[in-house]
Amino acid sequence: MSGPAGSEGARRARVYEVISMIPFGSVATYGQIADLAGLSAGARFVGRALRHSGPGVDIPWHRVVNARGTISFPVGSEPYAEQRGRLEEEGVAFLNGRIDLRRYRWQPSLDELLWGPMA
DNA sequence: CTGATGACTATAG
DNA sequence: CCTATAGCCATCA
Repeated sequence: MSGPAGSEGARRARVYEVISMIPFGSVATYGQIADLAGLSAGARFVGRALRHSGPGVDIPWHRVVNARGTISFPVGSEPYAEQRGRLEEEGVAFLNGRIDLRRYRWQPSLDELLWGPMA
């Protein structure tokens, strides 16, 4: 194999697939996505996959934040403002630039993971 | 090939 | 709250 869990492209596709399942108004962490996608210690890989994605990849990238519940872009940067704006539009609250993960973290059920949102 | 980098994270002090 | 350290691993100079 070219990697611990499939080719680079296959793993990236799995990451996008999981991210597309994050429901409106919820967030997930990089590490959480890596786990759900079956990657080992691949939080960094998730970030790379996201950086590699562009307008062509239609996924809710803004619903992915770091383990501290903050946005991983420099405060004041353009990407930071966009991600934060999108989240606030979905009703996600920021306190001191931080999201309360206990409240907004996506907690998928087994059914949800196996069957997807199922419309 | 080597070393630095980064949309990361956990742990320790 | 902070900084430091160590894992992580594809990518880049």
